[in-house]
Amino acid sequence: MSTAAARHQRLHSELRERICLLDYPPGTKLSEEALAAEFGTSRTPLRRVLARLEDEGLVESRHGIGTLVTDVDMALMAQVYDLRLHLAALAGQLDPLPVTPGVRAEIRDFVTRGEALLAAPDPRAFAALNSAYHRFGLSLTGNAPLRETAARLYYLTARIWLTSIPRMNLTSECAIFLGEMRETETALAAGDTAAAALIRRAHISMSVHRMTR
Amino acid sequence: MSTAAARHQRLHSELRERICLLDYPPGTKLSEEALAAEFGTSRTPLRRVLARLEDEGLVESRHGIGTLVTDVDMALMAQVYDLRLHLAALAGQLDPLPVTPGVRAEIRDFVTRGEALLAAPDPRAFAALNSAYHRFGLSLTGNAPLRETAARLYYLTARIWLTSIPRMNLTSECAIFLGEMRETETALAAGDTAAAALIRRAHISMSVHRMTR
DNA sequence: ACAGCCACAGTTGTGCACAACTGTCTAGCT
DNA sequence: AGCTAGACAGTTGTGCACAACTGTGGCTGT
Repeated sequence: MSTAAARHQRLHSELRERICLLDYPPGTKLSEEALAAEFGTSRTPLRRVLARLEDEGLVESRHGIGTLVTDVDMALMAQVYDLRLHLAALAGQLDPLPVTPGVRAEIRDFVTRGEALLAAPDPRAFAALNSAYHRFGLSLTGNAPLRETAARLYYLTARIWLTSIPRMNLTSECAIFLGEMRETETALAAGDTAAAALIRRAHISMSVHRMTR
Repeated sequence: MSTAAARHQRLHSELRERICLLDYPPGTKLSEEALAAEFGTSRTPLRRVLARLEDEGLVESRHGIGTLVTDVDMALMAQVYDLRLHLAALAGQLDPLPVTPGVRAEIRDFVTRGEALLAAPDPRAFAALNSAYHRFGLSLTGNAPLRETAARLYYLTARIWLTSIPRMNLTSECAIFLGEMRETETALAAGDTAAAALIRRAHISMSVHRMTR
């Protein structure tokens, strides 16, 4: 049963990932016709996906020109980061979910994947793991609007890291990331989701500090 | 010069207002064809507006059924209010804008309109003034993502007050509202936007408390 | 040589016809 | 009478053709 809504979600996630992983760098012209052909539909359903991406600030459609991937406005992104910091901390205060054995298994798995990443550093793999880890952090709160809002803002800033990493030390970043996950594992082992959220907030803050230096 | 984007904004605002003022109560079936005829377009541009409203959680389109105004889920709304409380306080911390003479004139005007409302209490006029006052409160921060996020969440909960007012004391609510605006005027006269934001947060909290009693 | 204009290719936006889907009502059978 | 199947009206979803718009490149007149 492949409903229209399901396909919409699929295409939206796919295009969003391509944009955030810089498969479509800022300024790329997305052809409605080409994408429609690739996904085996007509322009109509695809246009709805692009409209949503435009509402989310990831693309911009101009009549007669094309649909362009937005460029990363650092002044705006600084504001988004400011907001994300507070939302990250809120994830531990608003409706914190109990730490189940399943959650503990998840964070253990993340630590394992982080160790693998540190053994073989790779920007794209880092970005992918970071994205998954972000979703995991959000899963610790039962507040649905907070989850959606934080996710929306995350995808706005997701591209910055990949553009900054050439000027940074990749191995060092992987080690720091692994350290954050280990700290979080400790916090969650004690059932302290609020502490886990504060760890996340601290690391987002420090990450911004390293990127903008 | 009436571009497509401008019309999209116009129709979006118009329909959102009709939903939030309960001109379209929850469960109302919005006919794409009828609305398209009313606004003098075809279904195509109108469908994009409805799609955006659906992404914002105000309507829900079902194939073969219709596009229905969502009902107000109190469990979800409680979560939205939790989040809104913190965002209201953040408006005074993140990029607080200087209190210009223009701002002082605005809040003075709001107090005047509040006095007029108290003299002739009316639910719809209250809701309209509250909406305008909410936008004013957001204008005190320079953080654009915070403004957009708070606005989005506001419109999600805007309908609750109108549905609760029959069980409340309208005149009392008007008096409390006027009191909040006067307090805010004092805070802004002192140039203290952070205090203004905290006043707003406190009143949102107390308002929720009165509604859910 | 240069400036201005026009035709054109390429893109998004719009309108319309039809497909897909859902709930209801009715006719017919048991 | 009750039940089932099928036609039907009404709605959203899709595909396609065309309108509207933009930038470019060449052509022409001076």
